[in-house]
Amino acid sequence: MDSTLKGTLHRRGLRMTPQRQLVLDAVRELGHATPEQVCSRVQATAPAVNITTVYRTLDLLEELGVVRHAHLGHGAPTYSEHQHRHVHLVCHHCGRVDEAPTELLSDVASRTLADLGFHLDATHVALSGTCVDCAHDDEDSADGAPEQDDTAPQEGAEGDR
Amino acid sequence: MDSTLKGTLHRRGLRMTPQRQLVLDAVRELGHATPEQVCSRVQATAPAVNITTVYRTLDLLEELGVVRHAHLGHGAPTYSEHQHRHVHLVCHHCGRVDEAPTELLSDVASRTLADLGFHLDATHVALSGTCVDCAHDDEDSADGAPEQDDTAPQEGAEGDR
DNA sequence: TTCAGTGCAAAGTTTTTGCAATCCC
DNA sequence: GGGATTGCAAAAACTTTGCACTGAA
Repeated sequence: MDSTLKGTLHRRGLRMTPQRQLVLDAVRELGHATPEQVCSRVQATAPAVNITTVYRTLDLLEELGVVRHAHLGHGAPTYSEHQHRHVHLVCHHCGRVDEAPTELLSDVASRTLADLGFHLDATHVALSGTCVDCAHDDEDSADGAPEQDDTAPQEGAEGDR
Repeated sequence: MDSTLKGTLHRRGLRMTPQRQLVLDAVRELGHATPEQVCSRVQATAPAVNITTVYRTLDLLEELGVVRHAHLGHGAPTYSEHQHRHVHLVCHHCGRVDEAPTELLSDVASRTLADLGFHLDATHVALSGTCVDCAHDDEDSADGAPEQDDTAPQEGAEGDR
């Protein structure tokens, strides 16, 4: 069957527009991006496109199953192609997003299912932590942020908000 | 050393106030709650407390290492006691939050560290999926494809957005 | 031609900031 | 008493909604 965006839209009685194609292209190119990032990308080509349209189009594309969103680090959701399935690893120091195959969580998925009956969707939410570079920075230079006092030098701390 | 809130504050030259105690109590009682939920809980006892104060106090408590926040499902962060470490399993149908021991992810943590140098913080972000009850509901109401068909019909209730 | 789709402006939400009054130490 | 804290109001950031115009089919 027709798997183009146009085809998918027509099957539902919806219409193809340049804006929709641009939004989808932007999502594909960016990998995983917030609505605002998508908007910027789109506006690089078509400055007139409104952010409202981007929001509406992302919602629509998600409803169509063409894209999906995941909640990385802070509040802003990020959109990516639906087929582009992988586990997100977000560094909450620098915000960088690594990717890992979904198989990474298959054992965990089995366990949550067996133990709690919980069907894990590995791609929807990101795992959080510290990336290679930031871990190194911590070791090397004890630069400007010794903030973590005596309390409990746990991993998670700032990097957010 | 003094591990009371008052002690922790004084060690940093900060002051103890009833509001701060109330916010901390609320976080403890609620387990994991959004700033707004914390505020409601606090206002049940002290109606005059402003939400602004709740936000500021949560930030402060986090900086002190007393509480931490995690990003469950949608945008709103939820706060919990720092010691209260576990993996969150959020159902994106009903919004329910299950908990699992952090050991659940220890193998995964080893692998991300070995493969990518990524230090996983298991407690910061929730895993997303479908809880037992919602999975059952799906079966009952039939209509096939309980697993792979996360294509279009998801995000039912208040789980998202 | 028709009505889905868009842009613009205004309204919501949620969180942050400025400041004078308050109250902890 | 002095300065950290608070409450209130306004601002900022992020999304959604209403509506008249535009354009895809």
